[in-house]
Amino acid sequence: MSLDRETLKAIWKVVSEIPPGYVLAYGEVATLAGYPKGARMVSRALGAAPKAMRLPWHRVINAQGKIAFPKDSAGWKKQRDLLEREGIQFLKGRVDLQRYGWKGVVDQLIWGDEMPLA
DNA sequence: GGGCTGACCTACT
DNA sequence: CAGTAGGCCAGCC
Repeated sequence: MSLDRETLKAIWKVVSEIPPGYVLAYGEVATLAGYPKGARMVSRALGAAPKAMRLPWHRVINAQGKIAFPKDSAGWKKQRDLLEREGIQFLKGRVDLQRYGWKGVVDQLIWGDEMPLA
């Protein structure tokens, strides 16, 4: 499989569907786009996204709830700023996926558990 | 083709 | 919770 136009489109679509204030892990984006093992392709797809489409790339983080960039890089600070601007709080340098994870929210809605978010 | 790299992930120590 | 190891897959020598 390669990053052809269709693949990129599928990944970009998933990312663009993430509502403000929520995040999704690379692996989950890959799965929803139809590539369960394609987590690494997602990172490439994000980097290949045209700046003009204003893709919410900052809502994509790794499965550990952490930003994928080195914490001392410019990209790291920028992503964190964008996320906090949407109301996402960082605890110990990490995002609480149970609370801000988009898929997690869907699951909670389905299973109807006690969910902390409004 | 062969080998290395990476905005990754899971499992184990 | 931090580090390590193995697995994955596409891109670039």
